[in-house]
Amino acid sequence: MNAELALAPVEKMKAPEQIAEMLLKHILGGKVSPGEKLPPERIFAMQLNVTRATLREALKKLEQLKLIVIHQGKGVIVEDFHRASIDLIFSLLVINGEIDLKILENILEARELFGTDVARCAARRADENDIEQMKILMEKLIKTTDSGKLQQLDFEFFRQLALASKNIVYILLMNTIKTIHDRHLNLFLPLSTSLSTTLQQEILQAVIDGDEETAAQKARAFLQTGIELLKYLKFD
Amino acid sequence: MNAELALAPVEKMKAPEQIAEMLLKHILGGKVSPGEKLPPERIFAMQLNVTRATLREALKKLEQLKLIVIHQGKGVIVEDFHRASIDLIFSLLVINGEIDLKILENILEARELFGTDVARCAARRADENDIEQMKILMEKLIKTTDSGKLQQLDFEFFRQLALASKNIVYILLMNTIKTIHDRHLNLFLPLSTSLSTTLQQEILQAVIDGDEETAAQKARAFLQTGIELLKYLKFD
DNA sequence: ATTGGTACGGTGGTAGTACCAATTATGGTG
DNA sequence: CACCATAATTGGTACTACCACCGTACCAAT
Repeated sequence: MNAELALAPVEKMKAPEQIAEMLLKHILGGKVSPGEKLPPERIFAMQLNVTRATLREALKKLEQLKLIVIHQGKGVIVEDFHRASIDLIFSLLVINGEIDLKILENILEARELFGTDVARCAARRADENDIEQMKILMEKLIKTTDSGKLQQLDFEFFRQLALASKNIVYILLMNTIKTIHDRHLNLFLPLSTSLSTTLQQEILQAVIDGDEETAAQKARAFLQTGIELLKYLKFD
Repeated sequence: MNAELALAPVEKMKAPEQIAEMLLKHILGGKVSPGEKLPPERIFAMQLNVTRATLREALKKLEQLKLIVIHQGKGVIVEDFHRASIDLIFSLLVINGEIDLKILENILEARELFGTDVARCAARRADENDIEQMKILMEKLIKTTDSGKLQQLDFEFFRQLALASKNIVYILLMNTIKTIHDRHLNLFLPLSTSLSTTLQQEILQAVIDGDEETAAQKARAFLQTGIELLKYLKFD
């Protein structure tokens, strides 16, 4: 019986995705400055050895990230990434396969702020169904030993917390954070494994009691352990 | 001398954009449920009377919003919008040209949380250049009387505050909030016009002094006025 | 000299068709 | 029934052609 090889998810990057990523690095690397224009689609497509349609799909992606603006008759103009969409954070976090610790620190700071208020709002607004769902997750959480699965459930718990907060902004932002976690599980694995579920249980209890401040405090405590972890990484 | 006609900026919606918007309403309206498949590209394109390439550009947009997933050989599957990107908030806020007050309330809640911490972090980390820029903006802010221009500057001030916070997540999230403001200036205009720049000045001073709590408090005070405004709207 | 029209070149926007590649469904074979 | 080869379905990409918009330069009228 082979141990399951945790191989690369093997998501073959389709052409538009590759192009988008390449362009992203190009722009974020400062090879082109805001205000400058990219080559005309026809020429650029030829250089990249793809069709215009393919190139355009890639450009559309960058356009939605607000990294470029495309104007008929004018061309493709590069924007300042400081004015881009929050979704750009994924690309900023990773440079040439390496995590940018400064960015990670920023993310964790924001996560702490959010997570804390999410818990507070959840304690304020959670209904029976929310609590029911969280209890179910807690059951599973306690019984689980597998590190990866545990982390997965752990996140689902916070996701349910966000749902209970009844604020769609928080819910959607939680997705962003989850995506970061999913892409860099390794960064957060040590955290999940080294912790018991005590804090989560306390959060849940606070939510049930409608005790906003306790919920917030416990959530902060949990989230701060991630920041502690970062400090260790810095000395590696 | 004619008064300047404030005509519509005349933004023509390109085909992919129209399609994306239409699909968005279709999905958010519950016409298709998560897990269901959209028609095959060829057929769908024919129905919409566009080329596959055009349709695909629209689909790519929804894919990046994480509203759908596209798999070769499988098809286009609709996802739960609760798992989508935060950028979906723009579409959620407006339903058939009408603002969803519940969503607006959510946004303002998140904005208050953020803005407060942004001010706090700015007070902690602002450098000479940040303060210099903010002072320049404040100069202009005081001298400006035009309502629209004032609102614009007002936002630039907060943008600079975000830059001073030195947290790229906050900076990018500020862009999201700014986009919301830009698209619905009317909602926030009454606010700008009815307020003096006193609070902003106090925020700036607190940042200069490095007084985190005062900065946070003043920022919260400013942002809460937006929430007050909302309450009035509800009774219209 | 100023204003407005016109033509041209560059560039994105869209259409049409054909073929490649991954997935799924089908149906035959043991 | 289980299994595997094959076909059908569906997205991925290529090539080509033409339309629409923008900017500029030049011309025409005032």
